[in-house]
Amino acid sequence: MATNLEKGNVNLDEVIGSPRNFLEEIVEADLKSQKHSGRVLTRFPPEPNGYLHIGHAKSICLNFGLAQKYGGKTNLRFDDTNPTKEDVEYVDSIKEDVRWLGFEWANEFYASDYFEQLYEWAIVLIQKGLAYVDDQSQEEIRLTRGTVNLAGKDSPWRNRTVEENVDFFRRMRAGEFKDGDKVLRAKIDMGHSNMLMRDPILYRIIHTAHHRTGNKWCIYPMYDYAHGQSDSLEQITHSICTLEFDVHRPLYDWFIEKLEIFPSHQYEFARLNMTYTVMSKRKLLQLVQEKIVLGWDDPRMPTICGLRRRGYTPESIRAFADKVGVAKRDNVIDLSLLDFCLREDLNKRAERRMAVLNPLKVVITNYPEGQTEQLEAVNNPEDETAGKRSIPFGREIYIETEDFMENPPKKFFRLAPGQEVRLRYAYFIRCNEVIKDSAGNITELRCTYDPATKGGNSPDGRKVQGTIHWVEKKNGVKAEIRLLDRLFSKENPDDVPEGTDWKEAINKESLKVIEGFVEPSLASAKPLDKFQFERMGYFSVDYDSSPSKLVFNRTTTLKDTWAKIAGQ
RNA sequence: UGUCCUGUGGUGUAAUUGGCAACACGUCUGUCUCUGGAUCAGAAGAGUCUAGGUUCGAUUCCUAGCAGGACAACCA
Repeated sequence: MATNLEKGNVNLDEVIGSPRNFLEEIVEADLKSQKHSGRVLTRFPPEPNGYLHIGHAKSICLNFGLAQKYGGKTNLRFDDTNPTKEDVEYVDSIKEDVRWLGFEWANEFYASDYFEQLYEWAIVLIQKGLAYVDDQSQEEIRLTRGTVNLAGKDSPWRNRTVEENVDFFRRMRAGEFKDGDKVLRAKIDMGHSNMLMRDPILYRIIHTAHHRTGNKWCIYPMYDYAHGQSDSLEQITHSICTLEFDVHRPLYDWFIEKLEIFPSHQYEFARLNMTYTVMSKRKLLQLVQEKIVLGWDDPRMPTICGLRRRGYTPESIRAFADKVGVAKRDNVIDLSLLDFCLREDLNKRAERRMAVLNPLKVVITNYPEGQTEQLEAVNNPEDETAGKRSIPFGREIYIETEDFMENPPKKFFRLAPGQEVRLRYAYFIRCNEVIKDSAGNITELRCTYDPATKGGNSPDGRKVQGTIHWVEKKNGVKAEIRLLDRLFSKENPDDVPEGTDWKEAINKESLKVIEGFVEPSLASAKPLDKFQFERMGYFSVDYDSSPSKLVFNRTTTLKDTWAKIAGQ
């Protein structure tokens, strides 16, 4: 069944045939039936009232990805119908985040671009007897709407004449009334089983300047009235949104039918949820406002800018969006899947460096005093083209405190009294003496090295099980290291005991700031540069970092089999 | 006491539309290794919400239940 369709650089014959989810199925069916002459146009419609988070990333990847796959395009449209909540600050951050994720929109639109058209269509509805101006107060409207089990009551103003409605609506626009004095409502059915069809409000009066239209308008359309018509104006073929808008679809279709305009169609998918994470804008805002986190881009936030600062790559987030799939059932994704995607990406791309986070001084007693030498290290064993670098070695070095145990359990392959270990890219050393302070804390280790093992291999073929990382003391660079962990200690932060709220689940250990030493090649690292600190994890340079004070964020740890064994 | 959506391993998504449940993450073995990482090899884990029914055969169809979610802002 060749379709012989070609769109952009996409050969549809090759693409059609293996839909990966129900939306792709729908698109393919529409393509085959030539529903929109084979055209695919999606849109990503954020409200500029907050920062984008990983849940939006799923939607972005879905909307842009779907269009890309089938040779279509995607518009970015800001749903800016409520001037009391929206701001250009958010517009800019949203554009930055979408671009960072790797997508470019065909058109940048605003619902406010359509205010005039929307107004005219409202007049059309009034003239058709399908909308009326209601003088009831907000309270009265709420009370007469009924409940899910109880029909609402008709407004006393429901049967005004067309002329009267047109006149009042014009005067609403002209600014003759105060906020809340009047609204424009659709005339549908106050007894409808779907609450949204009970004469929904189309326009309300808000005497507030809009970030784009200024003071031109004092009436603003509601979401339901603006969104579908905006889709229609742009001739969106597939309007994809989350499940909670499912109940809005009858209204979406009602406007299109009554106005006889381009029939965009809405499809709903299940929004993303993740373990140990809250995703609602309200809660994220609360975290910021109550200074529980440092800001929207706090590296512990699930915001795009937070993930970016933490060190996640766009590639890893796209891979994640791809792996979580698209369906209609509620879901909670393991945070470990995001980490997997990150590691998979960075393992191939991030250069390796050595950094000691929790330093323990080691003196190599048989190494000549005052001498240093340069050793060669591989930048990335997964990628030969990453090349090599040299690192200084000397008589005094730091190793990780956890890499030494005075009384090691069996299977501890690291350093211990009398035990030999390999210093990565350097030498074998053996521990001879443990120095302690008066309190009994280990302050220093005295070791000897075997000069014949330079580079890490022994000419006599003797094996050492363990390899540990290190930083030479004199040339090592001090660095602040921020150990980030999940923001919540409960899988489901909302699942807390009666009488307490989700903030009880906040992980008080989610940020630990320590000072460590990194190898000198890191001194020139720039914000957002990413590295694997060998055996410790992936780290990214923070915005706060400067040549005089390096700051790294731990994006995620490496898998740690030993920690698992030791923990048992 | 309503309407709509959804129920498949621990998690998420599949199953050529009726052909005897697959993939990924996670978990557990083992291999290899100058990262206890990566790699490689393998294993366990669901009989598809329940009960009936149709059929040679049901995750797919029918009926009745049950469970979870959404909806009662002049928010989006």
